[in-house]
Amino acid sequence: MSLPHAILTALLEKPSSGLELTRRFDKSIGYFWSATHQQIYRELGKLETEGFIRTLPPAQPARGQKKSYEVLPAGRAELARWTAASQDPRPHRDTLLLRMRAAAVVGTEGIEADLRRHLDLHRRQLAEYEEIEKRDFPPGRESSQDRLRHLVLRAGIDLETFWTQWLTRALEEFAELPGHERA
Amino acid sequence: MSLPHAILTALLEKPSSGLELTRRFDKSIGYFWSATHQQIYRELGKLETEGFIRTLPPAQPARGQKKSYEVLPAGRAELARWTAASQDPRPHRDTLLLRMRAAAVVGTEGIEADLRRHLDLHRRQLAEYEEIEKRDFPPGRESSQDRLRHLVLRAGIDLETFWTQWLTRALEEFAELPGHERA
DNA sequence: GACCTTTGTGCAACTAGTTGCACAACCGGC
DNA sequence: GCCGGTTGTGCAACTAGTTGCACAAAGGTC
Repeated sequence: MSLPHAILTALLEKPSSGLELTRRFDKSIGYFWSATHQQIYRELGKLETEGFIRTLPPAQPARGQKKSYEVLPAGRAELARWTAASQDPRPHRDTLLLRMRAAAVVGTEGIEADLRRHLDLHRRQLAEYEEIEKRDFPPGRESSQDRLRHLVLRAGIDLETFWTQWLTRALEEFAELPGHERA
Repeated sequence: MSLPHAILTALLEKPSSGLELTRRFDKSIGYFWSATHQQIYRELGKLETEGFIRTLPPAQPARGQKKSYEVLPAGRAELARWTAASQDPRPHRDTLLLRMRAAAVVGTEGIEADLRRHLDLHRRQLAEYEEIEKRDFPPGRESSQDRLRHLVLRAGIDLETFWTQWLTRALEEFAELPGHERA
């Protein structure tokens, strides 16, 4: 139940059309809450009928025409309510850890290459985050908003750091496993 | 598409009934792939008709009667295939980070208490993992299976460590925010 | 032996997320 | 002046996961 709130947040940061939102979900917000454009359009429709957002230019043209949305007071109130409400952490699901556990039973044959690939992906993501940090959060004088957003980015950086370290360690362990042949 | 494989792994480690599986999912495997008993029963049914598992005692009694399953060769082969197959990391979704981002826009009112609660939950989980580590993986001579399983547990420990550190830091930042009143 | 709790299995309905596709408008080239 | 790519919106069908409930059997208890 978080996609509508992710959209409200994005729209409060800047009113946008469906496609612009999609692009922004591919970047910043999507780093911890991804969504496809189909999901976004569907949700925009719901949010509009619920009275949380409205189209920006009063004219509402036909299909294929750009349509920008802005958040209404009711939408902001709903987002504030949701943000403050207590929520239990949702269980994490991680396929790679599951495969690792399965590999302990059926053998590590073939998984190593994918571990390397993941390591590479996480390294890239980490580099991207660090680039954003350098660009958007230079040291010194940050506003309250910036501090909070920086905090969120730090979470991303630390998580990617964790994964690169863990994968590196896993590959080292593999090298020491009996029956290990490839370099 | 990972629940059936999680179940196959668990059954290979030890043949079990639906309820036993549910309990084990509340512990070890469920730490990175949770499932309710309803999901598990449904999936057991599918796995059986697909010929990947079978009931242990040839007698298959009625509803309310315990039914244990074991993995058939075809099931083991399927698990090995899945484990070795390359998979893209699925996008992570994290509500707390999303709320943090929303808080940057609509204000931090109310979120702090929940941050403390999450910190407490993650500390407990971390303690539990460390307990398991001490009990199940004493230093020195580990088999290949143990090494892999230990690696997975380490991931859990490191992730919980990350969260406790990040939440601690977040709460510190909150204390420095202008307009912050409560202790 | 009627009642209650625990253990165990399971269906049905719903919600969230994914995949595949369709289609309209605009913009450039040739 | 039509043809192909890009931008933009959207529906439909499917898959995965959650929630709520039902029901059978076994064991204790008074």
